[in-house]
Amino acid sequence: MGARKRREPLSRDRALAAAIALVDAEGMPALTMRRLAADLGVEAMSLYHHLPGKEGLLDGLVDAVVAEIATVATQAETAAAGGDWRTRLRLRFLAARTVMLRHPWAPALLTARSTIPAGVYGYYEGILATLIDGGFSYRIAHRALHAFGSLALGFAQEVFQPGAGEEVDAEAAEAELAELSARLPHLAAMVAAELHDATDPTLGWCDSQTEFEFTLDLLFDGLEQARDAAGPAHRETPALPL
Amino acid sequence: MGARKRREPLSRDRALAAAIALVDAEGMPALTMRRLAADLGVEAMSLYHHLPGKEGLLDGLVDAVVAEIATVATQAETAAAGGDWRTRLRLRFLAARTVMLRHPWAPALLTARSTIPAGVYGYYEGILATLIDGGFSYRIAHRALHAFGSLALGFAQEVFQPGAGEEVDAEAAEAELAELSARLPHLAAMVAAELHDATDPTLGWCDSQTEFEFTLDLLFDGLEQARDAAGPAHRETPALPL
DNA sequence: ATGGTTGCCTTACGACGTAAGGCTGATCGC
DNA sequence: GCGATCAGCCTTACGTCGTAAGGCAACCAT
Repeated sequence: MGARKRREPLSRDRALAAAIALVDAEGMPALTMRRLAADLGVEAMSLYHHLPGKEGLLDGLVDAVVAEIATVATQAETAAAGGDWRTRLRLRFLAARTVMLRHPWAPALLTARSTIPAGVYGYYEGILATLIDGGFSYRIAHRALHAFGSLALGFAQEVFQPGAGEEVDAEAAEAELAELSARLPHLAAMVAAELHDATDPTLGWCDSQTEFEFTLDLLFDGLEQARDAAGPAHRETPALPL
Repeated sequence: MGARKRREPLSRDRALAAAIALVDAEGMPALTMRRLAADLGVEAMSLYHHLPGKEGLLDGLVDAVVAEIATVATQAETAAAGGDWRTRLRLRFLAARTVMLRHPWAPALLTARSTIPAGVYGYYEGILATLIDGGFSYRIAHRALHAFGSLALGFAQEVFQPGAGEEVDAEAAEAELAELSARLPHLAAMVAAELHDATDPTLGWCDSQTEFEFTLDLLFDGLEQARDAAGPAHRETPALPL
């Protein structure tokens, strides 16, 4: 094919792409400078000619994920241009969520970073535009952004997910449940009630997708009330550029 | 005083307390086995006689924080026993928040842990009890727990807080704002609008306490609707032990 | 050819978590 | 009183991490 004399010269983008591939495949702890370099057929120190250290590498990962979210989200929203603000935001957030499901390491990384990734400003701008277009004041829109929290980035309480650990021992589980119902009666009752009419028990009794959407609707309903209570700024006039 | 012949024998609790003090004072990265041992007047390897490694140490920190939250939260709630579910939960969550403000490292640590700390079960039991007492079905209560998310543990989007970095250069900030309003008009407008009538501009224009409570009320309002829409299970009968 | 520039490698250092085993002083049976 | 037992602490050492400093070899325009 192409007469590539030596090997590809190893750019920042190539390094970042390899890093994402590595982390997707083997998880965050596998990402070390030496390992990443090895995957690129290169020595560790060579990475420092293209990346400002490991922290910079992680920043790059975050930026990449945020960019992916921004892209997917605007695609999703433009697909429903002209719709009301709820469905437009809903599509945005669900799109963001698909990105996070593709990169399970992303939420933890996002929340761990102390500096705010540059890309989120642009992303939030889009959300804000939708809210303003939906008749929200800047004040309420501002609070809405805070209320959405990590939902806007596509994750909410992936925190404390069981991980790939520990098999289920039916016998032990039953004994544990009995002990549970004595010490924590409401929790046990809830588990029992939810287990009883779970449509898909194989998925575990917490369907995070359902929870995600439930929270979404909860916030949307509350916001709609807040908007209407605060005096109408301007009604749903579908006449804004973006 | 007491005739303590040699030094205190260094227990798990003493180690954990020292670790919390260390992290409170100097932040998470300062917590290394060697440093913690030094603070205790001991050699690093001695810690392994009382702690199952660093991961175990972090688990201990998490458990301690959760325990502190559970204690403070139940205190807060019993202070308002007999009140309606909203104010009781509100007090719980605000109490949890004070704990998190005392330990700024806690949210990041909590969300980073992959296994769910044992103590939260008991804590969630209390929340659930309040919800059931408030007339919620187990189904809605379950979803409510998910909806609260990290709010129940006292944090919501402390994520991306600026940290102690970078001074504010007034001149550069103005230029940046101008560039901002061109590229991100809605965001700039929001910042301008919120800055304009900020009651306490010194705190930065995002008052996280206000945002926290706003989100709380948003969820409460939405949940109340959801409860009443789902058919009344049993009305606010203030007659439950806890 | 040649001198500079670019891109990668080699070597090395300090900090980390922790495995393996040695020393010491308190406790207890006799 | 005294030697055995043993928990509690220390010493040493290994492998892995991020990365600072400098060397070498291939490329380019001249």
